[in-house]
Amino acid sequence: MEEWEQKCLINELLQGRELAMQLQAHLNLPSCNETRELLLQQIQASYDKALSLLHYKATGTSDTIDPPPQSLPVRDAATVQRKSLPRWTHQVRVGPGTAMEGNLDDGFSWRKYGQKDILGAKYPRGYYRCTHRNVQGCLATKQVQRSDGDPTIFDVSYRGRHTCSNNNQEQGTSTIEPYQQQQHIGNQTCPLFPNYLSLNIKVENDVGDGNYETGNLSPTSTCPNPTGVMNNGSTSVAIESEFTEIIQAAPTVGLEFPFGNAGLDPNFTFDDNGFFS
DNA sequence: TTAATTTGACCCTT
DNA sequence: AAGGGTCAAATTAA
Repeated sequence: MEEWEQKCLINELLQGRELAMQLQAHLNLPSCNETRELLLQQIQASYDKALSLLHYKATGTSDTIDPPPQSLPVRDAATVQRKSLPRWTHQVRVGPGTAMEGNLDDGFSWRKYGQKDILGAKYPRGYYRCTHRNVQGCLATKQVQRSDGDPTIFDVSYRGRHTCSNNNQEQGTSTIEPYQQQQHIGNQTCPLFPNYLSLNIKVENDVGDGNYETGNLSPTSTCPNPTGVMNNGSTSVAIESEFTEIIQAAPTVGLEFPFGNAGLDPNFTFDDNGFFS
């Protein structure tokens, strides 16, 4: 069992390393912000998994995984878990005539599970979750809502990171392979949101009561709202992370560190080096 | 037949 | 109590 964990750990680290290299490659391509962000997400997910493995080893007493502290009712546990997921929002503008939500393909496979009319909003909000939720326990969800001001703009709000392997094409190995392949197709810039005219990501730190059980992990509140520097004139980014409890649910899911954990590196800022540009 | 979407009801949070 | 988010049965698509 120990050996298995170690393999997992190494695997995650290797994957993180490979993803970092991919990211480096993408830094030289001026076109695709979204790919980079996704790579970043994947890197963070790898670190998160690796860390959770270590955390488990560090805190778990010799015999078993810490049992859930007190058997929360299923519903409560789900709620708590939901709360702990990081959240960030994109504003997506699509080309005229192509403005269908279905075109907002970000490389993941989503399954719609609800739609709701929102008070004061002209258009309903669509609720999507990862197709692999049941199979792989992937908790990523997103909400898509068309802006009532400008119907070509969609607010896409993501919650939770993908823990699935996202192998849409049944060809596992590298989880980001599909993106790379698409990238080479023509000069259509961003493969993830081909219809983009602009992309707008918001970052907030909705830290609420701010009781970080993660101790010295500081949220990236120091991150100045990176208004700026995206190539085609768009804008402000807002990633909202919710630091709440850390859940030890399924071991495979493990800790979900919020997006803002990039703040672990004191030298890292979102607006530095035109990170998103 | 299976998978995805639709949609009203229900639950949770504010 | 109101509004937002999720569930799940019914419906539609592949």
